[in-house]
Amino acid sequence: MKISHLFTKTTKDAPSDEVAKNAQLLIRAGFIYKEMAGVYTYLPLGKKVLDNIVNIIREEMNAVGGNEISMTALQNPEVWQTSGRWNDDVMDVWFKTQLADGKELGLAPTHEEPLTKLMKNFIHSYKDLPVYPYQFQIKFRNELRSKSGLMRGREFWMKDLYSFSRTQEEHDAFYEKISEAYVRVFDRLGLGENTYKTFASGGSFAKFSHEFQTVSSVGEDTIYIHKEKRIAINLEVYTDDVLAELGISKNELEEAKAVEVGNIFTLGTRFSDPLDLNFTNEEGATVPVIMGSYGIGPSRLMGLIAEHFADEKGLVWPENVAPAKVYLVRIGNEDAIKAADDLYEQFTNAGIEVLYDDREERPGTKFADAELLGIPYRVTVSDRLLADGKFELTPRVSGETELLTPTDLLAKLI
RNA sequence: CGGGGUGUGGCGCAGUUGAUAGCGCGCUCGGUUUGGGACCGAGAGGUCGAAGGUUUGAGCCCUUUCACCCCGACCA
Repeated sequence: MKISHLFTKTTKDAPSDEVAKNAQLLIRAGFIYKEMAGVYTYLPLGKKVLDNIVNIIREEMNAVGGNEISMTALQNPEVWQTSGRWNDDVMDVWFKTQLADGKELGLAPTHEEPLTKLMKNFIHSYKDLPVYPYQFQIKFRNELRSKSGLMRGREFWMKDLYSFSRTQEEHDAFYEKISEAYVRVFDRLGLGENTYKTFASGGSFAKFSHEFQTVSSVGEDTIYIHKEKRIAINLEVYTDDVLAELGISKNELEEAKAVEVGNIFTLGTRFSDPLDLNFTNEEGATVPVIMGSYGIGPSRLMGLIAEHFADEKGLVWPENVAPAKVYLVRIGNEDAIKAADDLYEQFTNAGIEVLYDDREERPGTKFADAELLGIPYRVTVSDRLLADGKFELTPRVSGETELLTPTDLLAKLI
């Protein structure tokens, strides 16, 4: 994309109504726009980052047999009343609204109920199982207090996958499989090092659920990390009994603040029982489907990545999620314009995403924007360099500039 | 929802004992610049969050209200 086609602009000043670093940087760099507290619009570059995160998750979900769908945000209360979760005392984050005739509707905070009901149309026999529908959806949660920019919004993107299995054994095997998929997701997002599979409270059908917690100073959760085993224990289940059960002693653990970036949860028959999602097994008996739910928050991840990978100059996107791989800075007139245009075309033809700064701005402005936007590689084309037949390559992470011939440059980036 | 704080051009801010608003960034025009957010000159842009009140007079005082931020409680 050419910067001249990009309608967003960068600013030097951070908005005064944001304190969270992720929100300040993302707004300054023009990735997001704040509509109201906890509600953000994704602008072109932000949309690109979000899509990149979503695509990584999508690939990994498909790899474990996921079927992508897209459910409705508007919810009929009936199915929620059946499960008991329409009641505000049970689920206190509902946004409720109504039809013109006064009938109540809800905006989905999660999708267990409607999906369970939907699956009744397709699950009848053991031959129909197991299945793993999932979606990327905006969830609505009426949080008492939204905070920390994209980290806790009232409207946020979520990947929610649900497993429908025949037996507990089948469920457990998938639970393990998707747990491994989550590890791959966080690795690919650049968060693997700092992300721990964490024991958390499990509800009525399992002793534990598991959260994926990324260590961060802005975290809201407290976890106890076992570095060698690459696991952690959430404060909420940090008891002597649990430690004994896991065979871990307190002195092996380190306390840390962390952000919950994903969770996996055994639901058992919590929803299949009340909603009558049953199937006929090989013996001809009617039995309830065993379910699980598996969430990842792409928008929260975007906020966390922005927060985590940043320096005094701005954002520093990992290559896999960056809105472009290369920020092409053009300095100079005819020769530079021609050379930069050519380079832009070569990158584009090779499938490399480039933000081409074709504006009539001074070099300092372009460099500052390249850094604020956090594009992994800056390539500079200038009259001065062209005289020597060289281009300049500056990785965002190191900031160290290297002079390369066109051939070497392309070989390095393509 | 409890506590604290903040609302003034698009953004960041100043505004004294009450006298009808100013600075920086950005924007427009002209000129000079051109490898680290340039400089000079000339401009445009504000019913001071909203409503009510006190006063000869309110950005400033009082009341109500809305929004936003932070801490806490609660939560992907």
